[in-house]
Amino acid sequence: MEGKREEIRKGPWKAEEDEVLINHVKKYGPRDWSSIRSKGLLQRTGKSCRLRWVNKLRPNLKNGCKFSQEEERVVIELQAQFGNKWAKIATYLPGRTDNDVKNFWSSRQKRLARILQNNSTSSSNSNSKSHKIKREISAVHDPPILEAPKFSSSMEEESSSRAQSCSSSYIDNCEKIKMVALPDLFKPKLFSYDTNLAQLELIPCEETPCTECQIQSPFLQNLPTQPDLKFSPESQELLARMEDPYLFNVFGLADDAELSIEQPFLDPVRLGNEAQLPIGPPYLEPVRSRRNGARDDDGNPVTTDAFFDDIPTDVFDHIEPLPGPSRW
DNA sequence: AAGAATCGCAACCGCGAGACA
DNA sequence: ATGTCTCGCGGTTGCGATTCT
Repeated sequence: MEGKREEIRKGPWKAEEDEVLINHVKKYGPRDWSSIRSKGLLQRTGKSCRLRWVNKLRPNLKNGCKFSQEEERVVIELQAQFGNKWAKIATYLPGRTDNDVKNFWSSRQKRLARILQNNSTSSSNSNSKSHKIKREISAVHDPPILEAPKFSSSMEEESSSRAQSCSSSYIDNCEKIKMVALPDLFKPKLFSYDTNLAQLELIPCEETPCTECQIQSPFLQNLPTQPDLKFSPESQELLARMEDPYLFNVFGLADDAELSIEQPFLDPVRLGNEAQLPIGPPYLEPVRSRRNGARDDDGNPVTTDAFFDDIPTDVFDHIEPLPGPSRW
């Protein structure tokens, strides 16, 4: 008996392994992953090879580059639309993998959860923690100019410079992108895009993402209205928290002239120099109120107040950290 | 300066779907 | 019809880097 099977390697990939994998893909294309091991090229499972290719070695990936403002918006929009279909969402983000999107989303969830959790505790035992939160929020409120690379669609160029990620050839081509302030994510601006994705001519970027469809995509520029945009329970929960003035106290925004607590969401949303979109309470209403009719269980019109009236006010002081989106 | 907390990312795991013998 | 294999996806974990106290 052989007894001793070839051991399967796990863990971080070496440059030599990458090279072997790239050569295999060049020869046979991104398939037959299991044959890589059966041919003795690598001691990796086909699964592992595929993952490595998809997440790190594939052409035109934006390895090591933060999500741009537009990418963030797209993810948020599409997540609301599709749920945790990361692979699907990733097809709308050139250079991003499902893993990227997944990681981005979970980081964001954790961050929001922590902010909310800190808010509920710090509203009573104030300052030491809220200092940190304030800093955190101000950091995202005055976002740095991040550098995002332009990408060539040339596979050869890409594969030769890949291992350097954003560090050399990519970074050389970086263009500056102004990041949006995170509090914008809380404001209805985020939802004002009113995306009816079903009506959009979205062209998923498959294996070979095009730079053109990244920022310039009609989806990003001119999003039509979507009367049926739904909020996930967590989004609604988060929006509900927006009613809590302590939230903005904690964020250090309560006295911000631009962010009036009295009417934090009633002001028209400003989109750069573009026309202002009238964003009002409808965008904060629960899903049921936004579906034609918007009636409550008794057949009465539902208003935002009516919705929140159903909920004991102190409920928001004990909100658990946001659960994983898997429940949606 | 050091330890703690948090972040960001890479990789693995389990499951389901589809292809194929 | 059924079992096996492969692939793809979503969830989770581990760990180094960074930031905070």
